[in-house]
Amino acid sequence: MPAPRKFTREQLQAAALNLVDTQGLAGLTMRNLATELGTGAMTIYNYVDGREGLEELVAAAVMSQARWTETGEDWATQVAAIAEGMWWAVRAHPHAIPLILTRRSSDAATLAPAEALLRALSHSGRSGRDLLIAFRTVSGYISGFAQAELTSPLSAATPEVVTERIAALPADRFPKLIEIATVAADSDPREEFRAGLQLILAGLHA
Amino acid sequence: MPAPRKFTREQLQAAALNLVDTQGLAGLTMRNLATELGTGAMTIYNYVDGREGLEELVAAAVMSQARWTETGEDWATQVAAIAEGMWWAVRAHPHAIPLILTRRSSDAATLAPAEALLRALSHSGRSGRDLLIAFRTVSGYISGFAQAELTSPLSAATPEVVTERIAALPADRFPKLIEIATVAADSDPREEFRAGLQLILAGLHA
DNA sequence: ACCTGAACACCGTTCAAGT
DNA sequence: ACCTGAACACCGTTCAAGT
Repeated sequence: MPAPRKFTREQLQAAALNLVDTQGLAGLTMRNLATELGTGAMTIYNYVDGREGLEELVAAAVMSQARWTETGEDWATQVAAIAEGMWWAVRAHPHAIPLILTRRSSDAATLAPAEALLRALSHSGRSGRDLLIAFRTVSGYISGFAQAELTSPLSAATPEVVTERIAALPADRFPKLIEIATVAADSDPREEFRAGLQLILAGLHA
Repeated sequence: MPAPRKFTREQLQAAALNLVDTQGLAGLTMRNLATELGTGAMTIYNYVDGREGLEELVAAAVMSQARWTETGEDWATQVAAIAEGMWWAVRAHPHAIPLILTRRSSDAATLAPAEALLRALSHSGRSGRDLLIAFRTVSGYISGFAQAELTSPLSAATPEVVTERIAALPADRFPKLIEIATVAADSDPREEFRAGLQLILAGLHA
């Protein structure tokens, strides 16, 4: 993909992400994006490597928006800050989550949060294999949590649907599932995210 | 979806999963599945609620294959057994992972592993909100790890591609990423999965 | 009640022609 | 070097007609 002229990569990212946010994943189409930008569909191919490249573009657009503050405190606090920043960015674009879970681009803006997370984790004294494991655990938790919030059996567009779906389950076979479903119905996702992360950080301290 | 006659749901699941395993996600098509079964495309609609229902069918097929043994030991050992069983099932069908991450059906066979995991976790003495958080953390870890193995910046079809992609990064901006990439190149995924899970279990013990 | 072919409104992408 | 329309080979799905 050579450097093109009619649009910038940022323009493409913004238009594509806007398409996903407003019309859902089904709205992300070569033709749709092209007309949004006022060109023919084939023009997009000058900026992006086919459909897959288009999806990577959106995923990168989301991840590059992750923000956090350098706390200067202990490594665990810093890890929590970065993790929450990444999660928050993902959460702001729910329709894009399947792309973020599935495609992963390797441009600098996308990798920056990962590197920051690694650096913070390395201040726990880990390196090599231990650092890799710690990293996989935390970043797995971030995307896993985002995905769970979106598509777990406990989540849906409306709480009514959840209650209804859970009520349809045979109560004798799924008692625990029903128990936590009622708890999940009115819980604060941010509090939950933090609490789960603290669990992992406690494990990292041990 | 009323009960149909020409095929069973299991036949549909097997054929659809086989399609995904052999041809990848792009091979999962109404028309493809139909000709595989020797019918017209429209017949599939008697068994499944559109394209989305077809994807749920595949996700359910994978998750229902999770197996584990009742250890009878402490709750942490049991949690680890179930978690590893779920991860192993997912891992056996790499092409289906995007569907598992994205679609979630609520039939009994799919929910059984989740309920088992909840029961094991409840033996740590947790219930209500604490149980919910523990569950989200562990199941987030499972799918997050599976996804990371498939699509992280550190993974690719061949190790050469990873090394090449990492080598393309500016070494001064991403030192830690480069460090763990070389470690990840020759590591045993199963050992890694277990080690990360132990991290979480340690946190659950605290 | 289930099955199914034809037809419709879309896709991504190749190709060839433009500047 | 970048742009772009026409054309091709696909999709999912509606509809109407079958049994």
